[in-house]
Amino acid sequence: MGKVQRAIPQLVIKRLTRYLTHLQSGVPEDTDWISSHEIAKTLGLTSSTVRQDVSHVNFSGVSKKGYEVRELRKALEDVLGANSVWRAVVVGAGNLGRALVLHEEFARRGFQVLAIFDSNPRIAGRKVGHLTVRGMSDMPRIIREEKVDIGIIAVPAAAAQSVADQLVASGVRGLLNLALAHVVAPRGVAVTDSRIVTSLMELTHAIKMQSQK
Amino acid sequence: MGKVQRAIPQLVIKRLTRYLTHLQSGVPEDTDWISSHEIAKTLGLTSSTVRQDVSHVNFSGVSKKGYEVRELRKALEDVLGANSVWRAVVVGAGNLGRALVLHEEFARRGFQVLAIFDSNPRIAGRKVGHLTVRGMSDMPRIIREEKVDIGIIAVPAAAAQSVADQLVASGVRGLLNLALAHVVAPRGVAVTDSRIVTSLMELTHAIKMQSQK
DNA sequence: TAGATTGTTAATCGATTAACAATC
DNA sequence: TAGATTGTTAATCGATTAACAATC
Repeated sequence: MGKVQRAIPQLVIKRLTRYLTHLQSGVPEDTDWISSHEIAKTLGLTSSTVRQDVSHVNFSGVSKKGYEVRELRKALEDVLGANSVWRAVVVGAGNLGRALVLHEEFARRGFQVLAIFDSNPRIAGRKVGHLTVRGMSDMPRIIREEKVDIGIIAVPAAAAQSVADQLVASGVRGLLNLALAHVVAPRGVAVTDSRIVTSLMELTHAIKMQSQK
Repeated sequence: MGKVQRAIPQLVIKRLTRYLTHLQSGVPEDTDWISSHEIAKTLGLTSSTVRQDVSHVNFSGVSKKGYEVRELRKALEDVLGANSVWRAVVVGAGNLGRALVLHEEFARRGFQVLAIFDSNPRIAGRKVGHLTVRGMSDMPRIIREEKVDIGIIAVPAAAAQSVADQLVASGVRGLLNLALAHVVAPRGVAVTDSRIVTSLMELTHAIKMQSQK
């Protein structure tokens, strides 16, 4: 395991993920060096912001040359946990939940989906890819046995908190909440929200603004 | 259409969407009034922040009573465009794209998915719900004829910018980018990013932080 | 060496919080 | 009326940007 990290502001973390995906797939394979100015230009930031952000990472650039791409990528992967394999389960076998199980990008980025659960007994037993949908009562055992880190909540808003509580009680260390509801977890369990409908509402506001001009 | 809105900071917009979904499904049907303190408590904010945020909206509360739930909800729906119907298409008929077409939450929130496109000719022609996957060459005509507002990008990172360009050229007013790539659009076209893998990386960083203690 | 780029300090800008007068 | 809550101003806090010495 790497050295102890200081707390990094959430806004910086969000940008670091962008730097990482840019280095992973946005620059030519044979690019050895990249400057803060180049990163800033492509991502629409200032070079100052990029340098400040990178200073949070256990990594140093080189005067006159910039950052070594491979090294910066490794340092970012380390900070973000992108070089580890993470063990996840999905709760909710609706269209979204099933898509996540089948999503190739997850496996490619080190997120293994080990099980999918649904409270509806008529859905339990169905196949999703190579997984079989399990009932909720199997959750505590499977999470324990499979040493699951992350619970992904893909259920209707009304059920989200109850599912979160069950996941936490079963021992997950983090929750990804895709439901349109605020979810609370005890200290020690991280929660991140990710909701496509919310993003769409941000977008429609922006569209309304544009068309006023 | 409502009156002209001042620009509202992006962070405020994000919280306004949370207030709205809370009012829509997080409070009992028969709740008539709600205070800034109550909203703040459930969403983990300060009441000051809530009042500041609400002041951006064309709406006033009442001393001693708080905000009238129905009225505040209407005002928020107006600002966020959640009371209009938005016409969208999905590009990319992989697992994620197909799930979005089938996702009930979209229709319920006023987002109509009118078509789905894929560049792979072996996929074009397949059925996804009641839609048939179209080839990319049909896109300009369909977007024009169907008066599509929003293009949803659900393709691999390498194709994202090219898809964005085609959507913009066809006349959409906003892009929701689900691809792991930075996408640029001309002024006048709004872009919002929403990436589950990015959220997962934020989460894994948080988990790593927690376990250091 | 000269020029370019980092890392960091200080300045600016914006967002959040505290405080309180206005008000029903 | 008394008490509670808004709306708003001012203070604080944090994030971004500018500037520049250090450096290879």
